[in-house]
Amino acid sequence: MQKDNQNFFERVYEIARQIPEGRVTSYGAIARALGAGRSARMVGWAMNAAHNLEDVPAHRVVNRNGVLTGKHHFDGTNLMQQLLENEGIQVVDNQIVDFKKYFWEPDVSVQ
DNA sequence: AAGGTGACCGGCC
DNA sequence: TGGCCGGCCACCT
Repeated sequence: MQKDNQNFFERVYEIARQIPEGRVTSYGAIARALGAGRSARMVGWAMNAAHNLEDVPAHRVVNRNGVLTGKHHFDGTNLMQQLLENEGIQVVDNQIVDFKKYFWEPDVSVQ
């Protein structure tokens, strides 16, 4: 039995790694996949630690509005946008174009 | 040990 | 139409 707290981060990373290339998801979606539902904030916190890991594409995780809320946390100012554009996702004014089209829902069955 | 914070979300006024 | 508030739970000082 590992500690749940560490398991929580692990799960966030696990789902984040499951994000396909050229797709994006929201903190709330991940939170729901974890069963937390309204603890989307924790996902953000996990992402804060996740940004230190290369295995976790935090740049593919945005808020419900499809806005790059955490772009400021990246190494550069527009690094997050650059990464998304590199994936083929159009980003205008820190907002993803056709967000719902690129939106990818975490597969709860794959936990 | 306790308090404050936070890359959010949803509802309400 | 926009802004404000509460809720949620774990991490940090």
